Amino acid sequence: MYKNTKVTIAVKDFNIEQTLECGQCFRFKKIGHMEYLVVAHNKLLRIKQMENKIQLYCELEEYHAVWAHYFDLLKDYCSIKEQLVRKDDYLAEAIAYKPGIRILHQDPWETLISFIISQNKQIPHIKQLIEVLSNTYGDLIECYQGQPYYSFPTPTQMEVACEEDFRQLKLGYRAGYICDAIQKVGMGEVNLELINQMTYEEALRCLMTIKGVGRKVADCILLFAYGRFEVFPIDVWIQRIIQAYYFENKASLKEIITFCSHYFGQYAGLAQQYLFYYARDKKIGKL
DNA sequence: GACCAGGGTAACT
DNA sequence: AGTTACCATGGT
Repeated sequence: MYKNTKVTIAVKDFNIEQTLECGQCFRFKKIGHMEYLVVAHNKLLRIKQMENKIQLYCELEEYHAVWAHYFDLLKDYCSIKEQLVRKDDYLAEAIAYKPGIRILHQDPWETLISFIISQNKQIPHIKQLIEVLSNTYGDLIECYQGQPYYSFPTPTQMEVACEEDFRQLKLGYRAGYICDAIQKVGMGEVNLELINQMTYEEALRCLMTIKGVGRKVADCILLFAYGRFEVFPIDVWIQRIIQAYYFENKASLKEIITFCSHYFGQYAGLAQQYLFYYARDKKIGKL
């Protein structure tokens, strides 16, 4: 029996569909028009949006303790967007296309494993693999309409598994990477609590000691879990759109990194999400 | 069947 | 220091 308590919150510059479907998170399920189930921070949330208000099926206390921060609803995105729109017409168009994106505050450990899994995979498949991983090693949170939902497993919960176990879940060569992450985080060799106090370069160096974590995955963790808005993850889509828009299709990855870190400024990460969503939907640069 | 997917690593020039 | 094959797996 799912809880009946409902909380209604007024929102602006927020769209639940755009925020969940823009590629930053994987544990959500569409159950209706502008209505979703979300699993995060060991909780299952049913959320529905009607224009400028959202309904959350939880206690008000839980909204303030978990979801307001998770959806980044305490921040003023209006003024941030105004600054970004002024950069150039491309960015302005991307923002106008999906103006309701917000950068989530996801759990660092879950984000680390999720983006290790994400490499060379499409989003539906990433979602499926994370689902199986959670169903196998996580805790049962609750059932919704007969369907069980599981929390994302902790390092301790995943420690019982060996590389072969992960391979059997179809994680392929990522199995070894996940084992290394469990080892390093479990042993405290990489302390995810301390990342917040580090400079960007320090955090990058620390995260990249884990096998299977390169620049792009580390950047995603810093942006999607730690809210580092200045970080600009560069994947194949962003690379294509930056090449097409700002370099006439001729620039090396290094040139692009240098350009982005200077050009987009303190809200680069949010700009990246607008551009990513736009490029992916419009298939910019795709053959 | 070839080719690609929100990449990273190791082994090459 | 900058490129390139290879990595498991599923989808088109």
